[in-house]
Amino acid sequence: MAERSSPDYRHQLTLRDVSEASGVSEMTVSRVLRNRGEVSEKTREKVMNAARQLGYVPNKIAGALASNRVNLVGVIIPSLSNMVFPEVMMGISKVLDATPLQPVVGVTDYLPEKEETVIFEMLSWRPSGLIVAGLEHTDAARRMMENSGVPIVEIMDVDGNAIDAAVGISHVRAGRETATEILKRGYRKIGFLGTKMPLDHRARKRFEGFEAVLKENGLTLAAEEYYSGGSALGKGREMTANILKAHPDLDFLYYSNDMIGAGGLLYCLEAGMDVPGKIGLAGFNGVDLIDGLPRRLATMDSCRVEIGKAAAEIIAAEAEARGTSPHAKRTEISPIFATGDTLRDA
Amino acid sequence: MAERSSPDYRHQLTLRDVSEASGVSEMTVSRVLRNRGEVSEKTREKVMNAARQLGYVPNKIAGALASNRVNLVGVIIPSLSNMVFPEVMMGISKVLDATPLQPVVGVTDYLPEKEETVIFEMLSWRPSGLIVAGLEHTDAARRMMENSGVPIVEIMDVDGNAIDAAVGISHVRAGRETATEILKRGYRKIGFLGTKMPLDHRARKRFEGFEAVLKENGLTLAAEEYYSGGSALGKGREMTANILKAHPDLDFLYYSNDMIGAGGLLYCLEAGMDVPGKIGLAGFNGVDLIDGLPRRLATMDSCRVEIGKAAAEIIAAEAEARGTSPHAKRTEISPIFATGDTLRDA
DNA sequence: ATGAAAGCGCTAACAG
DNA sequence: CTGTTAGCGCTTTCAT
Repeated sequence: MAERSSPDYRHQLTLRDVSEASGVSEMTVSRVLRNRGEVSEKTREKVMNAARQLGYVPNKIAGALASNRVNLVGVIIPSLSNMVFPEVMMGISKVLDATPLQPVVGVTDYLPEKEETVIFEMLSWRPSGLIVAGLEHTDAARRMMENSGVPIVEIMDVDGNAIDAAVGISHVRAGRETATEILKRGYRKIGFLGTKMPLDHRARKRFEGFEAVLKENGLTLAAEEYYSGGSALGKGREMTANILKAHPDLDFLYYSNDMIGAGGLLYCLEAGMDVPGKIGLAGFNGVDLIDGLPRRLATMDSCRVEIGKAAAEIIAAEAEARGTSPHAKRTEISPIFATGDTLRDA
Repeated sequence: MAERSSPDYRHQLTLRDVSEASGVSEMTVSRVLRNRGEVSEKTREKVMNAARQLGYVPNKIAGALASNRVNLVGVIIPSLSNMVFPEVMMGISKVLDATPLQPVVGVTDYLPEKEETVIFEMLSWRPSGLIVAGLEHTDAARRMMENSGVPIVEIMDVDGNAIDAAVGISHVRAGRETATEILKRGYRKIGFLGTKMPLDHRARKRFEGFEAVLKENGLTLAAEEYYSGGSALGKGREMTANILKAHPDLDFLYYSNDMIGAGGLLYCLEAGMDVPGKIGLAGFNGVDLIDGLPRRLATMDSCRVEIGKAAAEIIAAEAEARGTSPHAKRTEISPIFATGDTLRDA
């Protein structure tokens, strides 16, 4: 025989306790606490009072097992360190706040193996949905998600094949459009400054789109500079100093994100350079920060909050409908190129 | 009789399936999959193969209910919008990554009522611990946490009474020390610039500590300016312009956070003001950003990552020991005042 | 409107 | 080293 040792040091309050305290069956107590089914006002009050009195907190683990309903949404992102993903989270939170769903965050550090582990962990909670950054995963991770029966929304990127639904911008197009704007304004000796991140597929796609347009116009990048770690603003400053020392003839600097771009902008202004006359600058992301700089950096908004919201809406609708109505498979959001003050007129 | 309608559209893979596929009992399969107990190498392999073959993902809901062990840690923070809390999360993640624990985030928007709801939701998952920002909660929330039997770590602040454990800095002291440094350097006409947030208790405590030192030295604040919403950098710029217009004789500006301080610094430099000669500046938080500014803003590090780590370590140790060994009740971290380049010599 | 019974998928405890 | 049994606390289903 198997008898449970209920740990004496802590007796967890159960529905049964509320039932006994109120003189109402467990079932009815459950109904009251979940606002489900018809219950007389009198009973409802007896139950509510007893529950409050005891300080009863329902056990969602048991509830989830019995009902096969888990109000958690897994959110799997590469990093928390650069405000991009926290902003996605804000969009997700805003939408989920109006539902019974709760986000659970997992961080992958841009490591495919870690992503696989995190996805496995998440799926083992049978969540109401999974929101995963990016379209690139290990084969095993892909398979797990495909077979999970859980709605999967891949976010940030739409350049590739989604498992279920994708919400994001096209980074290839973002890179292309930025290059187009730059060339249109007559800049020709272009330098690229970015992060040393072979696994940041979105940065890579922007770069590819950017380079493709240069190539189509008979140009190539005149210089490249990469960094890793440290204060992005400080690194932007440093890298800009380096690249301009090595290539004083550059007339444009394209930064893979606004933070390093902001550092570069501050550097150029302090050095007394003519921005955007002699040298133009552009970044990527459209962070809030650029509104406070001496000049507004040209950039392309990555629509982070919007993406988070759209992804959460798909999951929320799916959770509501329980698979009875189909959802959008591909939501491409079109970011607007913001000229700012660091590009000369066309 | 009560028969379950297992939803036909999706048959969830269970231990039983792995058991049948491998010809090993459910119990032994469970042992293999959890790496628990002695299992022969031959059996282990049979099980692993079957599990992998089927693509079995364990159901943690059921596991948690049976074992009374939930590897989730609730993290309850006011906001994700200013990099402070994401950095706390990074500290937490870093520590929990080495354990089986997973963080679950809840955001309160600085609203006590919402905090109460989020705490209730979290506790209903019977997590291995709760990390909550701040020491101020509604009575109901406090009671819930006290009676939960779950280790509770209140973070960011140590000025007050903790429910269980507190990890943070003293904001009163931070305010006091900043004021002391400023006065020591001869600044006397001091303005304060902050957020309009009556519920941000930590900002309030810094303000109180700061003002107390002024008072002890026979001074009062010469001016105050508050904002809400928008780009912090831009707002810092704007507020600084305003306060200096209204009070041109100010010789010091104390900002409630580094972002608005950075905006103010950029403004002062562009206006050609003598920083730190004629006017000194200081912020709070010690964000990474200030390393990339033209001048480094004086500030006090709020030790966010460190706090996250320490809090997570308490929970991790507690989860390991299951209440058999006591944990630290109060961990005060002492931030260092960083002089930067915006304070003149004493 | 309320209650009784069965069992969600897993693991603790015990028995071999 | 492996298997059997009895639940974990709740909700579904059916009966009243």
